[in-house]
Amino acid sequence: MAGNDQPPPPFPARPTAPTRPSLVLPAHASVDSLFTTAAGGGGGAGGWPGGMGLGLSPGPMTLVSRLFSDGEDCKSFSQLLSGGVAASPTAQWLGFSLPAAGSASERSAVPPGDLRFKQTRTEGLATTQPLSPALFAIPPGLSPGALLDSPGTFASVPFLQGSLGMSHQHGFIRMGAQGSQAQAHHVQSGYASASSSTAALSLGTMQFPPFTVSTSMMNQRTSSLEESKIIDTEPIDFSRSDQRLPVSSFAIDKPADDGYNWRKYGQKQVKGSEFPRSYYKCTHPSCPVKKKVERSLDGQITEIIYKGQHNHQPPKGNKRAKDSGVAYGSSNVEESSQIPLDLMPQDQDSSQVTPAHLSGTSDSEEVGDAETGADERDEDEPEPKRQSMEVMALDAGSLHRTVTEPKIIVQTTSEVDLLDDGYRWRKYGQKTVKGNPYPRSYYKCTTTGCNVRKHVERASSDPKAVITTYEGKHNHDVPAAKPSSHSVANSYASQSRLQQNAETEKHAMFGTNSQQPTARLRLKEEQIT
DNA sequence: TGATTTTGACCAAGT
DNA sequence: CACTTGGTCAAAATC
Repeated sequence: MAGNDQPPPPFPARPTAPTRPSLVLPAHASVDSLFTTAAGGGGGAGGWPGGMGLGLSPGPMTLVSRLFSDGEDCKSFSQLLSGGVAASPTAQWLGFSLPAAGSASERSAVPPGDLRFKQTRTEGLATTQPLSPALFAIPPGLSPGALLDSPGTFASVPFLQGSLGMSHQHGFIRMGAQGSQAQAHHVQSGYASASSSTAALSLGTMQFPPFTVSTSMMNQRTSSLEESKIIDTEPIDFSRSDQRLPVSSFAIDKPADDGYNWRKYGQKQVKGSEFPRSYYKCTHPSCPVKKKVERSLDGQITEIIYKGQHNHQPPKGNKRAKDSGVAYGSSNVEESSQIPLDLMPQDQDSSQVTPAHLSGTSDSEEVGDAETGADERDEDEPEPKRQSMEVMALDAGSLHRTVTEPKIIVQTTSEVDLLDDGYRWRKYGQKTVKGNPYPRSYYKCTTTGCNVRKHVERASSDPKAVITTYEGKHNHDVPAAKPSSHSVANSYASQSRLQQNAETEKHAMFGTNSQQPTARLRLKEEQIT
């Protein structure tokens, strides 16, 4: 409504409102000072617990960008991939151990396929810079199994394609806080933060698709993983006090420059965020790609959400890109000369990018139908406004928004089973969506003060396939566990706990549960009957 | 002068 | 059904 369309205030309009935790990392703050291993941490705060009482949540993006901007750690991904920084704080912070090329012992410590994540606690951080929790996500609805099987078609992220052979199936990316910083700082290394994160998170022998990078998603995505392939995570020793986190004070005044040209077509103050959200369209004729960018008051990008996929090649000789020096033409990365940060699939239907379309699984179409009905639309038909955007990427990282990135989960179990995720739900609505004969049910968490919701629907073509979309994070512990040996229930309980971890981060909420301090994402075979 | 940004208004989904 | 809210439009302003 027009009433909301106020230009962004010069200063925070809601000084007392809960906001994203902001923090400033002291220059070269040691990793040790920033994190303590959550292992054994009293209260069992897992996930991305914020600083003790500080509500800090430096997301991977934030720290990745900082880490990679550091003089010492500012290494190209070529270097990183070569193992040169395998043991660097960057790699460690990212939560996995990279087998160092030259160290057999280190390699052995990280068996192939063992992508380890580390969830750590931040503490001792001063807060001034707004950060949004970073997100580390596999595209919704994307079966990890399928991901692993996907052919390496990471055409738009050459360095990943070339080096990692990853597939690129998803059509959106969320850049965590201060992607701009990272970009600005990656003039030399040649990667925007998103790319960096994507790449970094792809390291190891396991192949991952490009995933969005944003802290809370790292937790939330776990559930999806658990249903298919789960990454086992183990704590990484951050006791090394000499590990330092670089700090970048960069802020650029442009949205993440990704090689394409964008035209801003709107800006809005979004409720729940102190930062205005800008809307951009790709200026290429008939290109459907849009992106939303949120900036902090100091101009730093706190969130970028891409929508759609480019149906064209990035403009060559993109002056803006060159001028910005961001992520393009890196001298360090040979592949990046053109478009290192094209995060859009190049050869898929460009009209829509939804998790279903991105999943690349046999279920994807069904999910897509159920979720968006995209198949019914003509390519030129206007896309559903809100739905696809929600599906694409919701703000898991926003600390004061209840809506988080959704989970698209396909299960061949009953809805009742799906509901048994450890939490208690009240059904508050049901609706039949176009293209799906089965209704989509809406549930709210019954815990007072908890705004988490989830939507459950069945795939149109397979009633046994249930799509569950979670919104929000539980701000409470899992209710008294109901005795259940159901693996699905366990899986969801685990998911919920992980979600809660994200919540923990948000509210400096350590100790709300007794879960393990480190996330356990264990890859296992997806079993969809 | 054309391209881009700004910004109030409008629309539609969700509740 | 009214209200809220996010997304988009489009005229005006600016570059």
